[in-house]
Amino acid sequence: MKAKKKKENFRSDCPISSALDLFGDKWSLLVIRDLVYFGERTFKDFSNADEKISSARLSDRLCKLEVLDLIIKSNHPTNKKVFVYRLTEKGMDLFPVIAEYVRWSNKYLNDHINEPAKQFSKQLEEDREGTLLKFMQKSS
Amino acid sequence: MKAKKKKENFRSDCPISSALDLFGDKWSLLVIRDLVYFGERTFKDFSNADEKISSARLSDRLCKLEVLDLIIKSNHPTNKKVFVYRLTEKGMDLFPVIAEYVRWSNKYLNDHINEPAKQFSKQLEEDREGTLLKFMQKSS
DNA sequence: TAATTTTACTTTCAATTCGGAAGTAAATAT
DNA sequence: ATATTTACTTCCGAATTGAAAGTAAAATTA
Repeated sequence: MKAKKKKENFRSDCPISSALDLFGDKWSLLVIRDLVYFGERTFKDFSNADEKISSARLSDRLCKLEVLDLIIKSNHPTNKKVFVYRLTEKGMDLFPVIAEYVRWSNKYLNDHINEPAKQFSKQLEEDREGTLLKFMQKSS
Repeated sequence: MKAKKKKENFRSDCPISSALDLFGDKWSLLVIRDLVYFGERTFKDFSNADEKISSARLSDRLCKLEVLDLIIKSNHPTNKKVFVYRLTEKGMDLFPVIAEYVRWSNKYLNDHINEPAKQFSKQLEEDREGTLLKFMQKSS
């Protein structure tokens, strides 16, 4: 269930540290990533991602992100057991952050990252604004 | 001392998760932030930041970031006891990531963040490319 | 020059967080 | 009617963190 929102204790009034206080763990941005890419995901879909998050961890990340209003949880249209997660606008607005991680990794971890990511990074280099807009409109 | 670089075990070939594997903790980007802002910092300078990192944690973050070649450590010109940390180009290239965190927080945590950050965010909104360039050239 | 302070750490340890495995319960498929 | 799937929850040992205290060398002060 969606837990009560207990007050966040920010370390400072710095926007960077505050953002990290909210979703600066190793999993939150990967959930956002999947939702940017696929538009909607179920618990199982997230579980199947390459990074293999444990179900306990996925469960509490999804709760936190929902409490933060970065994602919303709704019922599956036909299957009552399944829930569908999507991005809110607030969550979608993290896409530029993600895009910059991609560019950095494309430059410095190039021989390690997958081909589609390289392609996406190339698009970003050629037309950052356009590429971002294209993705962000697709899901609104 | 600068530890041996033990092989990084990336969770996947995704550029986002890989970047998070390298510096996706709650402190690394704050060290980078201080260096973007001030150009150079000593151990004590970092310790004095608002977030109050413990010295044990600061010590191992600095080591990791140095091993990753995101920062370099050099002697203080006059004081043998003090070391000066600076960004490498690789580290400076994280500035766009940081800038996007600032924009996001300025939009969604506006009443919590400090005034200079708001000003910086405003500059970014008006001229992202120019603002980034101005900062990134300042320290090369 | 001797004593004090400063700086850059290291050490220790309790508390929090994490990963992995196993379990549960309801809904769906067979 | 039974088996399977899905979305979790529960446990627990291991890893990471934060806070406090300690250390050693260099610089400053008396």
